[in-house]
Amino acid sequence: MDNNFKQFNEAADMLKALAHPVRLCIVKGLLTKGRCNVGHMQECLDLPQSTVSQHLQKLRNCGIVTTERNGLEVNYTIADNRVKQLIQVFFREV
Amino acid sequence: MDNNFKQFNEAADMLKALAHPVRLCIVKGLLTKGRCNVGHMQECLDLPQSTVSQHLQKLRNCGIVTTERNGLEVNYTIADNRVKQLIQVFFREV
DNA sequence: TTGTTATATCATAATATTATGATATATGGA
DNA sequence: TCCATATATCATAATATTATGATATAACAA
Repeated sequence: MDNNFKQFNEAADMLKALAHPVRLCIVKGLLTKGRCNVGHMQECLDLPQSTVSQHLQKLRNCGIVTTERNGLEVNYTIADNRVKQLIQVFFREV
Repeated sequence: MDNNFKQFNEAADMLKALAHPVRLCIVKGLLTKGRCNVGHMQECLDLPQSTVSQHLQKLRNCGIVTTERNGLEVNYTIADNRVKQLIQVFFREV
């Protein structure tokens, strides 16, 4: 295990970031729609703004999503193509 | 989100069960070797017996692995074929 | 500059996960 | 039956995750 320890840790970090129903919903939405701003996600999820923002922070921190600012809004998109492969295991339509 | 809430939760539960380096190592080993008993895993991982056993419990609880007793030993195998698809995203050789 | 909107970060309480020694259970042999 | 071995479960301390109100920041318009 020592040898591949780093690889196992990196994979676990990505799985951990995806292993929450709210974050899965966000990620699946981004795969389906291509991009989304925070306010729209917040509306869909019906959660406090800080809750959504902190979930997005986790997705950003491990490189799952990336952002692009457009005036006041920030748009999120999927940044790692492994994500699609993972989500497809559960949701074929993605 | 309400509509697919159950689906998101189920997927998150499986991802959560895999989202730990020790459990990933166990699961990858099982995919590669087909089956393994607890004592051998314990040796490979160099962890206390109860630690290994509790990780195995998590994998059992969400249906990722199944067991078959052979005398004193218990052999584990992968029981859900989505697991292979997920692990392959990180480890091509599986 | 002041106000407004969208988003991010901070602080923190509640909850879940992790690790591990101690104990329990199951199997088979003497 | 008694003992040894393999595995599972319990108890619990340490750590991490989650949720959310409060506060901060960034962009833009008046």
